[in-house]
Amino acid sequence: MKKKRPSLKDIAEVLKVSTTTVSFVLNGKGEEKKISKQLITKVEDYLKEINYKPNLVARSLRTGSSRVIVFMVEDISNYFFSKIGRIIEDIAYQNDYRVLFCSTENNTKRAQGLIQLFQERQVDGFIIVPPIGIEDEVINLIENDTPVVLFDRKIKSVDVDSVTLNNYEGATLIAEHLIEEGFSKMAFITIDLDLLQMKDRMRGYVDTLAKNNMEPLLLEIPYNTANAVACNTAITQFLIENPDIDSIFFSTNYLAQYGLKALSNYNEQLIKKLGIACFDDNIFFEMYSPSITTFAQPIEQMGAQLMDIMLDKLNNKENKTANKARVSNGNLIIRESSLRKESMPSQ
Amino acid sequence: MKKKRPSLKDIAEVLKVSTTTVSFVLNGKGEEKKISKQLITKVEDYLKEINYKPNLVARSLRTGSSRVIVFMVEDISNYFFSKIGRIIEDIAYQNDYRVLFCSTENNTKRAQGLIQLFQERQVDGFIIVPPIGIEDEVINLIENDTPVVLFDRKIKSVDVDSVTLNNYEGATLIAEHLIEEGFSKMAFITIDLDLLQMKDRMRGYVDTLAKNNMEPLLLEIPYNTANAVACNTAITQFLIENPDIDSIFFSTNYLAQYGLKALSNYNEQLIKKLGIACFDDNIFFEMYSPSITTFAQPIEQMGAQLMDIMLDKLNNKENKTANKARVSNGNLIIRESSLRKESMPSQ
DNA sequence: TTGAAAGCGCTAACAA
DNA sequence: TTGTTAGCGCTTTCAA
Repeated sequence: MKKKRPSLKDIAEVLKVSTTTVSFVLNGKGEEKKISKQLITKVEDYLKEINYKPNLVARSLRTGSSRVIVFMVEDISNYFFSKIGRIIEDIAYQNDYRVLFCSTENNTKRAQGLIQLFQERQVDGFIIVPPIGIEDEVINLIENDTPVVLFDRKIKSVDVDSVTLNNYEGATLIAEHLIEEGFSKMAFITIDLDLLQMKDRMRGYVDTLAKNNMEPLLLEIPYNTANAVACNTAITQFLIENPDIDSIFFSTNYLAQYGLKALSNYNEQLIKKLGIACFDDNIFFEMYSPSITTFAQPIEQMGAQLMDIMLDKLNNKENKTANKARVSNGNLIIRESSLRKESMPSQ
Repeated sequence: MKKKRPSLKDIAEVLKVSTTTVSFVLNGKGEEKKISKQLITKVEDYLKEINYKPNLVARSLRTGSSRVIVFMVEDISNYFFSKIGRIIEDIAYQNDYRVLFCSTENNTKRAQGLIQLFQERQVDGFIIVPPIGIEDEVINLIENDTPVVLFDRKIKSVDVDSVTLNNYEGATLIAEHLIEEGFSKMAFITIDLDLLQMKDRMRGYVDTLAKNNMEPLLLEIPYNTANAVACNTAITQFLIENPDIDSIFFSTNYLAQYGLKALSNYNEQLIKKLGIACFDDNIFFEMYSPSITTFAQPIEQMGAQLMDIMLDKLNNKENKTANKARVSNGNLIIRESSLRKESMPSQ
C-alpha cells in the first residue's frame, strides 16, 4: 500500500534527463549551470505537478549540513524564552534556517541528552541557556566546530560567545526607582542559586541601598525547595518577621508570582500598601491588580544579537574562534505596584 | 582544522573488523547475531573510548525512519500544551522515540510549512492540534502512511484518530457547580470562533441554564480582535450593561485572564463579589486572589491516550486505517472564586 | 549544455 | 562467527 515518494532519480527517468539536471533546477542553479530555459521550465513544471518534496535527510547526509539550529532553553513555556524564540525563528527563517526548540528544565542530564541528540542529527548550530554541568558538552561542540552561542548566562570556565543582560544595572534601576518613589525599607527576595546573574542582581540591590544609606534586608530561598508551597511558607514567615518593610524587590518573575500569592494570602491589603517590583517581565504582571513594575529584558535586541553572532559563525567557518560577549541593557517598565502610595508622605 | 567525526568505517579499520560487526554491536544485536563475547566487548570498549556518536542522518536515510515524532500545537508556551508535551515526551522516550515541539500559532501557512519541513525530514509521526485549513496536509500525511493523531480538536471532513475532551460535559459541570453555590444570574463570556469545542462549551452552558429555568446571557468577543485591549473594552462594556449578573463563566483560560484584569479595573470589589469559573486550568489561577475555579483537562490521561494511539500506529504499519476517536472527561477544580459569597442568602 | 558516477555514513541481505 | 557489498536519495566533480 505504501506509495514510495518519488526520488530525484524517478523524476529524471520520467523526464528522460539526468539526475544532475533535476538537482540543479531544484536548487535554482539552472541558470548558473547554463541549462536551457526550456529544460528548466519542463523540469520545474513537473516538480510542481507532482508536488515533489526532496528528501532532506539525504541532502543533509550529502552536504553535512541540515540548515537547522537549535534553541535550547530552561523552559520554552516561559514567557521570556518563548518570545525570544519567535524572534530568533523569524531571523533564521529569512536566512533559510529552521529552528528547533527544546527545554532543559535546568536538568544537566536532560541537556546532555538533547545536545547529543541534535549533534547526531547534524544540527548546524546551538543557542543554549546553559544549565550547570554542561561545560563538557559545550566544549565538545566547539571542538567539533559547531557554532555555539550562550544566552542569558555564561559558563565561567569556557570561552564561548554569549548574549547576556546587564543584571547589575537592571537591579540598580529597580532599587533606585523604588527609592525615588519614597520607599525606604526595601526587602530583596531571591533564590539561593549560584548563578552569576543572581549574584549581580543582588549586588545591584545591596550597592544601591548602601549608596542611599539604607540597610539591605534579604530573603534567600533555597533553590531546591523553591516550589509554590515552600516559597509561600518562606515568604509568609518573612513578612511576619519583618512587619516594617514598605517595599519588596523580587529577583525573578516566578518568585514575584509566588510572592504575590503569599502576600495576598497573608494580608489582602498588603499588596496595595507595599511597593513591589521584580526582575524580568511576564504577561501576568500587566494583568495583575495592581499591575507590577518590572525590569524587562530587551527581547528584540537580544534575539537579533543572538542570530547576528550565529549567522556570522555559520557563514565564516574559519573565523569561529573570535568570541564575542554581548551585554544588553533592559528597560524599567513602571506600572502601578511601585508607585508612591497614598498613605506615604510626599517628597 | 575540522576534525571529522569518526565513522563506522573508520572504527572498523582501526579495529580490523568489518563495518557489519561494528554496526551490529552498536545496535545491541551482537548476541543475536552470534558475535563472540570478546569481540563485542572489544568493540564496545572502543566505542566508549572514543565516545563515538553515530550519524543519525545516515541511519535515517538508510532505515527510512528517524524515531522522531512531532508535537505540533497552537502555542507551546501555553500551560496546557507544554504540560501535555512533557507527558508525551516521557512516554516517547521510554519507547525510544524523541519528540520535537513546535507552535502553529493557529496560523495555517505556518502549520503547512512546519508539516512540510518535518515530512521532508522523515519524521515518523505527527500529533497535531489542527488549525483551520490544514485538511489537505493532514490528508497528504495519511496518504503517505505517516501516522497522525489529532489532539484537542478534530477536523470534520477527515477521518483521522483523535483525542479530545468532552467539552459539553465540562461546561455543564461548571454551570451546575455555580448554580449549586447559589448563583442565579450567570453570564457566559466566549470567543466568536467556529470551533466545535467552543460550540460544545456554549451548548453545555445554555442547556444547563435552561434546565434550571435560568436565562442565558452571552458575550461573544470576535476572535480577530481578541487581544488584551479589545477584550478589556468588550468585557467592561458588558459589565456596565449588565450590572445585575452575579457570576461569570469564561469559556477559555485566556479570556478569564483578560476578564479578571478588566474586572479589577472596572471595580476592585467585583472580583470578590462575583462567582467566577472558567474552562481549562492554568498556573495563574491557583495563584490569583481569589484563586479561580476551573475545569481542568486530564493531562496525564490525554497524553497517555495520544501516545497509546501513536505507538500503536507506529508499530502496526498495516493496521493504520482503524481510526479511533477518544474523548476524555476532565475534572472540576473548585477554588475560592466560585464559592457562595458571604453576602448571598444560604440555601 | 547535459550526463555519468562517486560518495556522504549507515544497515542488512548474502556470502564465506 | 564474521566480512563483502549494495543501496537509501542526494550533490557535485569531471567528462562528454
